[in-house]
Amino acid sequence: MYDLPMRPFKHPPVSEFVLERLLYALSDPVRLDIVRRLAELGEASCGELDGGRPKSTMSHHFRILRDVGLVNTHTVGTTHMNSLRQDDVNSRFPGLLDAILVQKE
Amino acid sequence: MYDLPMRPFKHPPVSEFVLERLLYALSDPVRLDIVRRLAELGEASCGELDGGRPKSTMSHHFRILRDVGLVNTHTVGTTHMNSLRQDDVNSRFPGLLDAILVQKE
DNA sequence: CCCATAGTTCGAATATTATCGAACTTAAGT
DNA sequence: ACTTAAGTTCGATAATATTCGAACTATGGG
Repeated sequence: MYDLPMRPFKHPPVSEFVLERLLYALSDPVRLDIVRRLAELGEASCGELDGGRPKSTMSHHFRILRDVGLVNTHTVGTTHMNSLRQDDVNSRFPGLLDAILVQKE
Repeated sequence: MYDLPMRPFKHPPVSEFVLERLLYALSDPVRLDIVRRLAELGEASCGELDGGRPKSTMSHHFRILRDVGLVNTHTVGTTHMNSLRQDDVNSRFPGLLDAILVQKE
């Protein structure tokens, strides 16, 4: 009935995670880098993780990471805080993220 | 100096494996299916794994799997026998293949 | 030698994707 | 209100990929 105030982002439930789409999302260097740095930092805004890339480009990659279930985004003031959905991914694909994140580079 | 007799396939050494490319190769449903069935069967010819798809399509996917280091192909008569380079992949990316292959589907 | 079999290679059509500028939206600050 | 900051959305372009038919390349058999 009612929309909650400002819900720009839809995050899929774990039951809708699709392995192929996760793998695809992680196969892009920019996105893999985002995931790695989120794993280090715990959370970060979009702007903190652009490597000088345009906002529109980053927004695109964050959307893909959200859509496949890898990243959670919540709004804090005017910034979007992103974090890895590590527990969710682990529960659905045990060991997958760990196997990827142990790689230094 | 000399070419070995008939070496159509080049398989990359483990040191040249690239995580992003592995993930990309595995993100295609056709290729992921090939990898899963090779894991079950141990080895299989190209023809055994086409699901009615044209040979040229399958050849394309096998080439990608070979190029990234996931699959080894050796010629036996007129057929090409394929197998997973599981030990090689495990040595470079421990746990990755397991995390993917435990998924039923 | 001819022929069938198993794949590869080539070429072209189609579809997806990545990238980025420009315009827009929302939230804060002054 | 005006302005800035942080992202998103839209649109276009360029690069990549997938698919598949057709022609080609062995290899093995009769």
